[in-house]
Amino acid sequence: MIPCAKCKKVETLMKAGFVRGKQRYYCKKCDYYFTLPSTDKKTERRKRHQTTIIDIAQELGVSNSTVSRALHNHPDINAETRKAILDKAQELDYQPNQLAHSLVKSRTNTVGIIVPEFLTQFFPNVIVGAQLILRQAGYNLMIMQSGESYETEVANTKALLANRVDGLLVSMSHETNNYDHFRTFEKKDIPLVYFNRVIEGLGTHKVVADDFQGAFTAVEHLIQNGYRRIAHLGGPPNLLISQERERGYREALKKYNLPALPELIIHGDFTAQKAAIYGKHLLDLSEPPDAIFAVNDPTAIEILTLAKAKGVRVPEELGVVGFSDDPIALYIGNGLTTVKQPTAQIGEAAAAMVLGMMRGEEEAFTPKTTVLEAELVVRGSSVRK
Amino acid sequence: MIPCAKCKKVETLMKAGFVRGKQRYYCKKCDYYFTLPSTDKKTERRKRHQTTIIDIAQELGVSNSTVSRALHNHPDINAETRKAILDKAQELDYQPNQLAHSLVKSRTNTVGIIVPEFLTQFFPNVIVGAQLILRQAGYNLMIMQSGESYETEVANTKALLANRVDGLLVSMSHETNNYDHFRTFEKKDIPLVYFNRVIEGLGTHKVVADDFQGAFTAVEHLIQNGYRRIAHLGGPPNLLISQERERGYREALKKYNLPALPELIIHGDFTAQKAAIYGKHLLDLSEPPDAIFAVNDPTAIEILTLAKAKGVRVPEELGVVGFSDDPIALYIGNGLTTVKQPTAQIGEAAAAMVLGMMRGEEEAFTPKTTVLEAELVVRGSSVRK
DNA sequence: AACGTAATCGCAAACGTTACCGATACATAA
DNA sequence: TTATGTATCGGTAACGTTTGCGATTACGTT
Repeated sequence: MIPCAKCKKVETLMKAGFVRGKQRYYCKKCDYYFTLPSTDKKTERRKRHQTTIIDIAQELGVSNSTVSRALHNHPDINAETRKAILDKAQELDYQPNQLAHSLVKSRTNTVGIIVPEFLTQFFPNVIVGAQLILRQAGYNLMIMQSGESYETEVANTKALLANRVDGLLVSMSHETNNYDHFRTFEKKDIPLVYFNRVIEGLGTHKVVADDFQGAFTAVEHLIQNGYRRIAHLGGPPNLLISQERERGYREALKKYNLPALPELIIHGDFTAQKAAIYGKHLLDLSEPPDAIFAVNDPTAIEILTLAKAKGVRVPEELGVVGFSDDPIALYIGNGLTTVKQPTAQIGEAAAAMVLGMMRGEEEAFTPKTTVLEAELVVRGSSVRK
Repeated sequence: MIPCAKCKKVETLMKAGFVRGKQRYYCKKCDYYFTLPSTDKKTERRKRHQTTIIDIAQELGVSNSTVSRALHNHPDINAETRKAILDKAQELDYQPNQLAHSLVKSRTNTVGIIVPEFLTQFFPNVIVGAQLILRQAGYNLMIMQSGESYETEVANTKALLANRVDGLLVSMSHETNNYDHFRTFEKKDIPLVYFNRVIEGLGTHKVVADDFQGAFTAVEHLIQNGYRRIAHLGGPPNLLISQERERGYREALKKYNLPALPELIIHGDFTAQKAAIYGKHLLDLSEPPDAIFAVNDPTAIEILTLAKAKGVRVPEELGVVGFSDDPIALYIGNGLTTVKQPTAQIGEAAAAMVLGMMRGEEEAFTPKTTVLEAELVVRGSSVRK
C-alpha cells in the first residue's frame, strides 16, 4: 500500500529495516532507500513567547520591514501606519529582542567590566562612575567579578567574549601572571581599557590614580610628622599599582636620606588575611617600625586592629597611613590617614576611553594612559599631638 | 542596448527617470517599470569578525552541523572528526556566539539582578552569594543598579527584558510605588524573586531576613539594658522591610509595657542624608530619647556621628542599635550593636529559587517566602558599663 | 548475495531583526 | 497627456547556531 517515493509503484517496494525507530523502505526498481516523511503537524506558533515584530506585522497586515522602520522612525514610512504600529506595539507590550538585533548588527551595545571583588567600596564606586557614562551613551554594562582568582578571570573573559561585548574594562586579579586571555581582545580588535590594577608592557589604554605621587605624599607626610623607621606593607609585586606605590615610598625616603630597609618592606596581596600575618610580623620585630605605610586601607585597618590588640598606641608609637579612603577610614579610632583616589572618576575616565575606541575615534592606535590625581586625607592615625 | 527585463526587447525600451539615484527604465510593450539590478560584487566575507562555526567547517571541509555536534559532543560524530574540529577550534580561537545560541534556543542562561545601590556592603554581598549559586548552575548574572530611582529601575527591567533574561532577582528602590514593570515578568512567565526589599501583595517568591525577629531582639536588648525612651528611625513605609522592623520595635515595647510614642517614630529612606536630618531632630527634642533603634547601619552611624558632635555620650546617655552589620559597625567608636543579616545566604537562597523556577520544578505556582534568621551582634553602642 | 542496522554527516528550516532593493501608486512637471 | 519624482511598502538575504531528518557508507547477518 505504500508507494515508492520515486516511481510511485507499490509492488516493487519492501521494508528495509529501521532507522532511528522509523520504518525504512526500499524500492527494488529504483534501488532507492527512504523513510516516510513524518506527518508534519504544521506546528502552530509556539505557545508562549515574547511578542515579536512579526506578531505586530501580522496583526496589522503589514510586513515586518515596515514595522521595523516604524520602530526606528525611518523616513520611509507613513505617519499613520507608524502610529498604528506604535500603538499596537504598546498594546502587545512589545520588547525588542536585543539578541536578534545584536546578531544582525554584530554590535551588542554592551561593555563588560571585570573587577577583582566588590566587597570594598573601591570597585563599586568605579562601576557606578563607568555605568553613568556608558548608560548615557546607550551602552549597557556587564559586570563580572573574578574574586581575585585567575581561573574565574579567564572564565569571565570567555563569557564576555561569548556575549560579544563591544568593549571591556579590566582591573586584574592579583593572581594573574598570564595575560593571554586579554590579548585575545586585542587580537579581535575589541577595545580594552585597564584601570587601577594594570601591568606594564601591555600596549593598551590605562586609567590609574597617581599611585606614585600618592604614596610619595603619604610617606613624606609621615616623615614630616617625625616618623623615621617607616615600613611598607605592599601589594603583589607584579602589579604596577604595587610597584608605583613602593616607588613613591622609596623616593620619599630617599628625599629625606632615610634608608629603605629590606626587612621593613613586605609584599602582601591586598587581603586583610595576609595583612594580619605580615602586620603581626612587623610589629613583633625586635626593632619594630614606628610607622607603616600600607598599600591599601584593608591592610591599614588590620594593622590598626593589631596595634590595638597589642597595646601599641596610634599615632604616638605607631603612625599608619593607608590607601583608597575606605569609608571605614573615617570611623576607625581617631580616623585613618589615607590616600583618597577619585574612584568614580576612574570609572568615568575608563568608560570614556572605551567609548572613544568603540566609536573608532582613534587614528593610529597609541596606548594612552590617564593618570588621575590622588589626594592625601590626614586623620588621626598619623599625627602626633 | 538595454533589453527589457521581461520581453527582452530593446526597441520598446525607454529611460524613465531616476529612483534612488539609479536609472529607471520603462518597456512600452510590457508596460513595465524596472531598474537594472546592481552588479552584485559578491562581497567576500567581511574582513574582521570573530571566528564562527562556519569558518571551522570551511577550513575542514565539513558542514557546520557537524562542527556544532562536535562542539557539544553529540553522539552522531566520529571521534577523529571531533578531534580535528576541536583542534581547529582551538587554533582559530573560536568562541561560541552566545547571541545566536540564545536566539535559537530562546534561552539566554542569564538571570538579571536589580539592586538599589552597591555602595553599602549589603547588596554586593548578596550578589556574591547569588553569583556563586548561579555560576555553578551555568548561568550568568546581569547586574543592574537602580540607584534608588524608580525611573532607572523601570529602564533596568526594560533592558533585562530586551536581553531576554531567563529569570530575575529584585530588591526594589525605595521610590517605587508602581509595580507594573515587574508584573510584566509574571505575565511573560519569567521567574521572578524578590529579596530584602519586598512589598506585600505581589504573588511571587520572596527571600527576606527575619526583620521582625531581628528588630524585636534588638529593641528587647535595649530595654534589658535599661533604656526606656527608645526611638525608631525607620525606613520608607511602603516597604515590607520597614514595616516588619517597625512591627518588631512595637511588639518589643508592648511586651515590656512601654508606650510607642508617635513623636519617637520617624520614617526615613535608608540614606545617611535623611538620617542626619531626622537624627538631629530626635536628639534636639526637648525630651530626647535615651536610645535609638535605626532601620539600618548607615542611619545608625549617622546618629553616632551626630551624638559625638553634640557631646552626647554613647552608650551612657544614648543607646544605638543598627541593622545589617556593615563593616563600619565593627570599627566605629566602641562598636555599633547591630542586627546581622545572612547576606550571602539571601543571595544564595534567592538564586536557588529562580533556578528552581527556571527548571520548571514548580507544580502549581504557590508563592513561597523564605525567611532567614537575623542575629543580634552586641557591641559597645548599647551596653552601659 | 541480499538484507538489516549502526555510524556519520549534510540540508535546511528555524530564532527575531535589519537593511538593501525592487516595486508600486500617486503627485508633479513638461 | 506623458515622462519623472516621491512616498511607502514588501521581499529577502543575511547574522551564527541548533536540530530533525534524510542520505550515504560500512559492516555484520542470514
